[in-house]
Amino acid sequence: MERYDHQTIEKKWQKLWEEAHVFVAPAKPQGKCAYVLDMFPYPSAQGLHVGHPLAYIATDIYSRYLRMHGVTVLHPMGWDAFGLPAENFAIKSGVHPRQTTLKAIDNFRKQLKMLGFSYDWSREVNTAEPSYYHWTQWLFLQLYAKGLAYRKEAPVNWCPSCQTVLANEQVVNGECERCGSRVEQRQMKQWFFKTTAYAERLLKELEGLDWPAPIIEMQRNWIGRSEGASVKFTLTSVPGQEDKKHVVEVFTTRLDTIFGATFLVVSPELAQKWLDVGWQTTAEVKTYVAQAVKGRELERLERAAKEKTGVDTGVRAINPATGEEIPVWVADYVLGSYGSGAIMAVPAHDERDFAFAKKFGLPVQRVVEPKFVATTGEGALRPNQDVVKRNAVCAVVRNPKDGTYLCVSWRAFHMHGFVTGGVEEGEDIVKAALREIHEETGYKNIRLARNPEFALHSFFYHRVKQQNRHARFQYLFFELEDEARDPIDEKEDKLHEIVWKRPDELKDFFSVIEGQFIMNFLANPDYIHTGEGILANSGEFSGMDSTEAKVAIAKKIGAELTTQYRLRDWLVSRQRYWGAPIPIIYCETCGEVPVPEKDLPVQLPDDVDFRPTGESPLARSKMFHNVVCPKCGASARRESDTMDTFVDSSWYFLRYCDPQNNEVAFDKKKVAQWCPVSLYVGGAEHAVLHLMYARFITKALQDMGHLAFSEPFLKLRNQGLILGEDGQKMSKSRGNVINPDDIVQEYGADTLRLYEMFMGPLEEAKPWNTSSIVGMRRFLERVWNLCDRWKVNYDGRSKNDQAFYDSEVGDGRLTRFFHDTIKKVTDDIETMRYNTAISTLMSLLNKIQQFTKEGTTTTTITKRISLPQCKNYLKLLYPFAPHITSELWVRLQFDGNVWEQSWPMYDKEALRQETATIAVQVNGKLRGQVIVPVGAAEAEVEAAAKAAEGVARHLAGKTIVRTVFVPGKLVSFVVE
RNA sequence: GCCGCGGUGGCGGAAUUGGUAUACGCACACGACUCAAAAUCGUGCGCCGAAAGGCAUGAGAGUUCGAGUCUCUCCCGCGGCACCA
Repeated sequence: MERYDHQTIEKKWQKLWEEAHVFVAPAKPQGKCAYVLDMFPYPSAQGLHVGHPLAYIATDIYSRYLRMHGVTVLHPMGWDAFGLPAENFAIKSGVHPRQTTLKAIDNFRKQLKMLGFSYDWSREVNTAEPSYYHWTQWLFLQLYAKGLAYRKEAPVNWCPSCQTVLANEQVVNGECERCGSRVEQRQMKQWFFKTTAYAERLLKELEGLDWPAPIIEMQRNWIGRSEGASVKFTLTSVPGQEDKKHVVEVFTTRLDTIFGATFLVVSPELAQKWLDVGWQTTAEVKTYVAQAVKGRELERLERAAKEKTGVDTGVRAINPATGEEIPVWVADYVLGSYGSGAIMAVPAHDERDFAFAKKFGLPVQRVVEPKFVATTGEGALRPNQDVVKRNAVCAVVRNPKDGTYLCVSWRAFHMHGFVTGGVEEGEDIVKAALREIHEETGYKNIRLARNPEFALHSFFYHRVKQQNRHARFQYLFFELEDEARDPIDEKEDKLHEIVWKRPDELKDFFSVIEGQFIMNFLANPDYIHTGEGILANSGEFSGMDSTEAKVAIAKKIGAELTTQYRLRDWLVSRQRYWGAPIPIIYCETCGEVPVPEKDLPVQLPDDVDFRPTGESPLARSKMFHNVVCPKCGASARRESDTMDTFVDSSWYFLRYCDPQNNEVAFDKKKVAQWCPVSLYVGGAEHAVLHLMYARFITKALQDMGHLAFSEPFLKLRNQGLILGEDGQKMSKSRGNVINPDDIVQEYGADTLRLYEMFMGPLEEAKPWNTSSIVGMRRFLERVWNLCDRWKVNYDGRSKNDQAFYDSEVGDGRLTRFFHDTIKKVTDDIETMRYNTAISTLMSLLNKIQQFTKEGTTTTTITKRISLPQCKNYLKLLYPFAPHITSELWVRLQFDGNVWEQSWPMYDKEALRQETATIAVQVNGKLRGQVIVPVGAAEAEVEAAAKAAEGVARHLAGKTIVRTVFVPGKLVSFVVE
């Protein structure tokens, strides 16, 4: 047989697969079906780099694997063809985006075909074709009819360089996701999709998905559900509005802190609304509001120092919990777009409010005391026992001479802390503290340094009193005046020891769970408790738990328990040319009129000057722009904006199920045959973009009766980035881009496929290393040569001998390795751990070569590897390297084609081993190994272990205290 | 700042449930073949040590007969969110 010529072989099989329609999914699939999908690419003019195919290889392996299990697989590919780069290129070069895009698609398609993917190319879609965007427009009309697409004036993100508005999801750190320009805020009338209507479902239905945890987390955060309460604050005397009664509504998640709400803050946006309806206020307020509303986004980003600004409006409000009058401020740290645009400020329990209060000298009222519950260790609360409540004091005594703190360490058990003691009802806590210090430590000359009027609650098991305690510790800070001490009572002395600790030693010293908290409190005089706890200074609610108090307070003051979401509606208008036109017509008399479905598609005109001016290029096409109203026939104008390209990609997976349908977007039955998608692989960058939009569209279509499911992608995996050889992200400007064409030319598609999968786990980022590729090529050549020798030897046998080898399982020692490999490769493909699947195949090949080397005569090769084993090896390798295995299959004159074979099964019996290697440890250190029969009794194994070389030496003269036996794994002796 | 993920030889990485750390591949060294080179095949390859043995999975502690794996603290890298009340 000649050498492995990848170029000829790969071309040959790719041609055959295409011409014989091997991977075309049937219109009416029978039996088990699967839909394996790649995120379709934007066909950029640069073509593919080696990072692109990573995900495609992964899905291709999976698709080919499934087909060998008799599963009918839909595995399509298409083009997300609308978008800015082509348009921007057009502006520079004058070449129409359609031309550039079609050229790029041809190049992409050629590159993908070169890698031997098993796509059903008959289902290829192109979102920029009228036959596709016809249905994108139909989708828009469906949403419009249900009130899920609407137009409103709102502050929007404007990219000055791309000359278009952007969705929230496309603004990254205040910059345009595409071009990196600083995004401006503008007031514009734009089209939105009502994603917020599905906020709850988008959140809840994440639960059933087999998706990467980080993506689920990102979607959760993006939706940003908060449970809280809506509270109305009545305003007293609003200048210019004296005759009316006004209220400010605020949203809070911490209604339990309302007794500490010492001021209100309204956002500049809300203040502007007040001004718009006639609020009279000072010039200072007006200036602040005007400035804040104007440059908002920009200014906020530049304020890295996080210096809070704001102005007192002079307006006062009534705190509905305390009945007290509190000031109303306007400040830009409050967002106009979240909740009601106003907040109640609780500086004692919110860091932002605290910073603001500190700067402007506003009062701070503490109303929640931290709560600590010991749940582990000896001090853990004993369940099913009564909890006894006590008031207590904690004395923090500092020696100013060396900065150390007075601590006590209990002798009987592990408890370390400051001096503490009980306080009787009505007793002076300072006196109580001094008494405790004197009793427990003998120090007598101590002075009170600070009373922070701070308390915390500790729930623990009191080991001396032997009861559950709920202690409310009030904290007092003392300083030692001198070191004079009285003798300590003998009884006390037996209980605990006195130690002085430096601040840096305290953290490790404290055994009580509030230790860390106390440290923070000591270190930072501005430390505030932002967590929940037990209420204080809150009237009838004092002593109540935060959770309980939220409900009780809401009831008392008539606040409504509500839920807020961070998610905003999806802004879909784009003032650009290269996208699907929005199918709406504006008529003087009829207003906003949807284009009738029969008039779809609204064709994108070709004769447009697409240079951006901030006005949509389509508005400059008179033919396009001037139309008649479909309702009344009067002259009207067409909406000149196009849709965000994410609208195109939000439903493309449905179109693949029925790509040529001219009557409807997709046939519901055909979609039901394949959807939802069984496996979806793509980049994590779409976490809150495409993946959120597609989920929203699917749910909306389901509610309209077009679909029978609500989640589009059941299983999602993200491929990691392939970095350049320098460990940096691959990019043209860095000059570290590797072109797959060169690799395929030199080493072949099969080698590239193997290498990309072998590099490491699919999801992880990993650097490219061209010099490592040769390892994959060598592997394939060894497979090639092995088959070559096998064929020569097999053919050299007599017919009789051949029959014998055909049925023979081969060398007994190899049998088990084959079955091990089948199991491992099968499991690894199922979990997409292709890197270890490949290394297992390599190991088996090493084993085969090792065994065939034992005998030098040519007969041994056929003797060692039987015909079924040889076939199985090719089948296992096929999904990874389809070309070479297809070629070898026919060269070895096996029946049919390798892809028509069923996946090998492993035999559980064959996996069973007769002997096991047992590791022997002495005091946790490996000292030897013994080989014993599988299932050997403990006594037998132990005896063998004791006698093992190296073990005996370590046991000599020692007593075995304990023996740990793990069947089939190890024996561990503990000596002395 | 908060949330998530990660840190293992010279390099990419493996270790499925707490049980023989470094599988597989690259690179490197030596050997065979060769006039020679390439290719191929073979051997070696964490560190210290002559060996016995000791030390090694970012650092430090803890739990355990036994920790890459579990717990805590800290350091570093990557990704996301960032005044969301």
